[in-house]
Amino acid sequence: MVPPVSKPKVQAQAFLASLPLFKELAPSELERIAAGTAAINVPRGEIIFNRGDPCDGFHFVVYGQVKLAFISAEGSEKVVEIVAPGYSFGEALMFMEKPYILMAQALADSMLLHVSKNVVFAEIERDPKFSRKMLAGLSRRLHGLISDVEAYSLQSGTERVVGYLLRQDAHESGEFDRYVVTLPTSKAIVASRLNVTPEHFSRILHDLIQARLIAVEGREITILDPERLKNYHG
Amino acid sequence: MVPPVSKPKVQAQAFLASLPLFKELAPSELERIAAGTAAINVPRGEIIFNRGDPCDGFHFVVYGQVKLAFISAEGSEKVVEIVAPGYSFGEALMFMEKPYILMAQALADSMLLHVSKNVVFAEIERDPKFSRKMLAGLSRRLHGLISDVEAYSLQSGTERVVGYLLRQDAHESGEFDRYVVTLPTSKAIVASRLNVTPEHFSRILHDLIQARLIAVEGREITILDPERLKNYHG
DNA sequence: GGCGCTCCTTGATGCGCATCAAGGCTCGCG
DNA sequence: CGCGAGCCTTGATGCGCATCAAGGAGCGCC
Repeated sequence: MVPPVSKPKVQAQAFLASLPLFKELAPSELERIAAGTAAINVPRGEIIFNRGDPCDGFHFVVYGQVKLAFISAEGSEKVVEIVAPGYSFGEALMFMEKPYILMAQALADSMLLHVSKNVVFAEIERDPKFSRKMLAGLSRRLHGLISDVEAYSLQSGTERVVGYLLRQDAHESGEFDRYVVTLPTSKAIVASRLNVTPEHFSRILHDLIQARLIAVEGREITILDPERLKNYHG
Repeated sequence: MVPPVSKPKVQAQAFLASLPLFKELAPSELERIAAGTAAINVPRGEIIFNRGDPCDGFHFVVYGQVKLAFISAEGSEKVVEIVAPGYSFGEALMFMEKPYILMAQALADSMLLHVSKNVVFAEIERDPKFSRKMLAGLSRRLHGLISDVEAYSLQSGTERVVGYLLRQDAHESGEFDRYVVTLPTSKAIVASRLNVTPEHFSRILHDLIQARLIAVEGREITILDPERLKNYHG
């Protein structure tokens, strides 16, 4: 749970400087931030924190991949988010006096930066622009979560899968006419993220293939007919 | 959508001063905030904003009650939150350049305060403590939403209802031994908030009554056996 | 008082999706 | 090459919950 190692300070600082959140900071401030951050190397499968662990900062993914999930009383697990390089997680809890309610686990060998609470709070004290960015970040997160709630409560499994595919498609290439989506991780985990069982996910893809809307090859999904796909409802 | 009237400025300012968010502000600052806020009177049933409307501030409920919901393509509706007096809504969107994704509707004749974006941003510029409170507020919201996602994805309808009843119970009286919960609004709306149909909600309550765990009389629900209720799983 | 309104309940039916249980497929490793 | 471990698919079955369709039950209003 606590950083095992922290190697090249300089590299970390360079990475921080490249993040939208820390852009435009004076070198001296950046240095203070860097002083409060630690690089953490996490092997695939390792738990970064568990529900109930205390929180004293937030994490950035430099490379690798992290999943956020909660685990039910009966042991089943629900993936809330799959965090890609360049993204952060765990900010929200920093501002509350509460322990984590989710667990975070590395899906691949990863390098994270852990920025401690203190330096964040200090920076808020000092720079309103930084506050604005923090607020914008949390807002974005909130927005995404509301969309998830919407998707869970009034879309079918198929609609969620379709929505996900189209979203990924749009992100990957600024344009809408690149038709290959690569799943970020195993189908089972993507399925959980979309709140369906692996079995059901498999069947949904099967149906989409039958309908000649997509083609699947491993984690590569080719979208054959985006227009019809958008209007497909099962 | 835009405030019809704004009457007693003084009263509004007094109310603002009583809110955690604005507590500890200097009178001069409070005045600036007050200058950017408008009182809005909304009759029961009126829509405060719709999905797609632009957002230029956030709202406080002085008295009355507001529901936040989204509406599916087919017209069905899902209640995300029931906002009680003293609480606010719509902050998150202020910090993003996006229109509302939810609609807000008054469930009772209500009085709201609308605090405009500008004064909030100005205050962030000026007072880091204010930023901290804003951040804490958003974090709390985020936390709640994650709990909702958890409840939707790995609890049954019955478990959600039970959880809701126990939560209300705890809130209403600082202690755990006051056993009457009053639903804040109609059963149908509470049901939607809990992501079940009114019919299903009714049946769940019926079962809980059968099991001698609760008694229901209109919107008054008496919890007969909190301990057993907590461990009831359908 | 009776009429219509809103809100809630109850019953019958069926769909969406989970669950359980076997297989395939692929890839690494002895 | 063969064997096992992950990962994914496919099939059979059934449960949770929505949906559709009628009633009550309280309540204001003519």
